[in-house]
Amino acid sequence: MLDAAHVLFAERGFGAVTMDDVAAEVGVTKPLLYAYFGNKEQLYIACMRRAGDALLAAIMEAVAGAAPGFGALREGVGAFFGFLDEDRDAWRVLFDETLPAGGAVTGAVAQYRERLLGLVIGSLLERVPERRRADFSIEVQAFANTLFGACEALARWWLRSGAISTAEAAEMLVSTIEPGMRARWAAFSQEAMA
Amino acid sequence: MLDAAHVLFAERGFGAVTMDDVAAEVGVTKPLLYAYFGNKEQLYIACMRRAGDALLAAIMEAVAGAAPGFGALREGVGAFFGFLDEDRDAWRVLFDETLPAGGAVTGAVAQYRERLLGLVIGSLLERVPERRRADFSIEVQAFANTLFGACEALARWWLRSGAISTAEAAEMLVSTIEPGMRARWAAFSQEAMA
Amino acid sequence: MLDAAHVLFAERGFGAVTMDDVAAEVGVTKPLLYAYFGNKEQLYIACMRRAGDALLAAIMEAVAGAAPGFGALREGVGAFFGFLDEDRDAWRVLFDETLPAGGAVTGAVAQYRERLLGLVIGSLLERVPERRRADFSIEVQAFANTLFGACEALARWWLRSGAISTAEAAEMLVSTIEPGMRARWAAFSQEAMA
Amino acid sequence: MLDAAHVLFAERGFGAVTMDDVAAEVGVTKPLLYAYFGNKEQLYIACMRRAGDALLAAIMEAVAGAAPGFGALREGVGAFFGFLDEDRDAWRVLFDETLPAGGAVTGAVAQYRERLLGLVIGSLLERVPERRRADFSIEVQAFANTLFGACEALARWWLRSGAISTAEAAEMLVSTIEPGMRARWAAFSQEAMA
DNA sequence: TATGAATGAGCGTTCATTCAT
DNA sequence: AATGAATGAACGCTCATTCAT
Repeated sequence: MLDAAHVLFAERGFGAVTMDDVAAEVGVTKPLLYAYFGNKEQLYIACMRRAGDALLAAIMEAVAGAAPGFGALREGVGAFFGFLDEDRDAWRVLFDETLPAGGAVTGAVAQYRERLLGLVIGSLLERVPERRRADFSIEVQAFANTLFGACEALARWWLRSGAISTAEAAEMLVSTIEPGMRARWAAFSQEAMA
Repeated sequence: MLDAAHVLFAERGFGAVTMDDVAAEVGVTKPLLYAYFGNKEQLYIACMRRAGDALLAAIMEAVAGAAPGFGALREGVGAFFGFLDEDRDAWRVLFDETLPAGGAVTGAVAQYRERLLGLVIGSLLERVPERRRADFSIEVQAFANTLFGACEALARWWLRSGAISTAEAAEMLVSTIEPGMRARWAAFSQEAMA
Repeated sequence: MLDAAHVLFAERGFGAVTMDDVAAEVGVTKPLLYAYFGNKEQLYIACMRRAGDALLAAIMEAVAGAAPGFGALREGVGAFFGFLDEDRDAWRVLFDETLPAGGAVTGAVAQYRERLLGLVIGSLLERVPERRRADFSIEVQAFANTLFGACEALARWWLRSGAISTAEAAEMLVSTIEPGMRARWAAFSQEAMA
Repeated sequence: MLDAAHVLFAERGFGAVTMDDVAAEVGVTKPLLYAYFGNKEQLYIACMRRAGDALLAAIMEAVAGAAPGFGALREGVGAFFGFLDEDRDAWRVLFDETLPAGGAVTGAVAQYRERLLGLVIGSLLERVPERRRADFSIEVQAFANTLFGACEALARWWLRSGAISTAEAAEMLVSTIEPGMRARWAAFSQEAMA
């Protein structure tokens, strides 16, 4: 039942799917949908949550088992694209661009985004001496958001073109960013030591 | 007349603005809006086109006057964030996330995106020997799309937080990416020469 | 089972209570409700009937034991307010204002109203010579309905304000009406004798 | 346009009339109804307000021109029944019993009721020495509500039976109540003087 | 040139009611 | 004797869009 909704939402986006569509696809009537999920937003959130939990778990696991240094970056991005490769629909539901601004759905999605960002931010700040973290917090936030957007855009391009493998995409992204990060990080550490 | 619509669209996004809202804000009646613009999508496109032309012009100019090498990257990204700083509303109209998937508006926006991407791609491929360009075209496309998404995400974060200046944001982005690009570029060139 | 429904109906009125509400409150499932009562209207009627029978009994008893003359008026009104005081919920179910016009429930309630009115009318006509009763029947009906409405309105006010005791309310009502009734009654009798 | 809605609401009550019904009756489509009145409640309120203003005006005028003493009672009740006689539909809209509890409509109706009650209460308290008014305020409120309910019930009976003229109905009501009121009033005055 | 007045089509949601088990 | 699962039929409301003037 969630599956059918999931597919529809992934294909057309939140706004372009009506409850009638979902009901017809599932082969039941609307009231049943409402009995189970309350309303359209919650139905979407139910779909999205599954996808969000899976992505979060995948990335956490990847990051947890990563080599020290910038291993977390490589593994995390790799897990992101691995997830995309394995379940495009889930990714689409999680990154639907047509969500109505300011609704419950947008809020729920934002929460997952925050958790993901928190992961990145946390692992980046980890090695900055504690008393200097506040000073770098802004820059790290900016960077995390940027990295996230870069992944998203690359994923979207991949979905459209399919020209390369997701592993290649991930590798391309990481290898482009890593050198700059290393340099930046050295600057952080020095400042932090100063 | 476009101005009023522009402001509204920037504030609330395409979907959350009704033609009644626009008419009321402008101080005319709806039929007039339709006489001038045909329909809601074309009205939005008219707004968006102004913004898109301005952004395109700004970036083209910046890139044209850039130092050789990776000057175009720095200048282009700088122009992007300069544009954002100068006219947030225009940026918002151009990068509205709530656009209905698959409509005329999305198509029109996509065109601007393509032209912008073309610029980046063109300037990147420029120095690859002509006969090898096809081989790198895919990778360059992927990279251009990623860069674009990174800019967009950073811009969005800046709009939300306003924690740093746009110049700092641009600088942060470029300095993070440039080392990796240089390395990659060296690989291209070598390969290209091989 | 009726008790739970009764409380709900009293609190919110017929229209604002769903069968789901009742089922949840009772702790059974809807089909059982339907098995026992047939439909929502009959469920309400079942609740209402208990209340109606109790009120009717209370008033009949009071009237039966009343002193001759206008004792029945005082005792009847007193019983009405006594009932209200003792079981507000029952009163509310019996005098719910949100009943759908023209339904079975309204009809059932009307029946109780009629019986109550019949009581009043009967005791009023009792002392009119039989052959003249038809002549006064209309006026007595009008009066009975008015008295009934007066009681109802005073009861409703009491439920809202609770400013005085029900005994005081009843006393106030009776003492206001009685003198006029006596005068009127004298006229009846004279006419009846003429 | 209001007229058609008015008739429908009078005939069937608020709950049993759908916006489709109204639109069909008027000969327009629903959106027009919404353009003019905002929503169903406001449409009803618009109907009701006309009726309420007319009733209020009629009663105020009658009371203003009344003879001293209990003239106001007689004239006020007379105006109430005169209004009923002249425009049954207006009366029905104003005294619809099927209004959803706790909605905007019920609130708006309650306001008119309050104003009417205020009129009665005011004219009753007028002759009580100012410093004693607080002491009688409760009783007067109770009485005003009761009188109001008596009028309403008699009116409803008249609508059903049509057995007598409204003038006769009014006369019957007043002549029944007046003696009791006089007696009560004397008590007030004495107490007030004490 | 501009408008007042109007609509077609559809959407999210609710609720009394009923089978199959 | 009781339920889990499901539905038919509305209803209030919205919005892009269009005539007649």
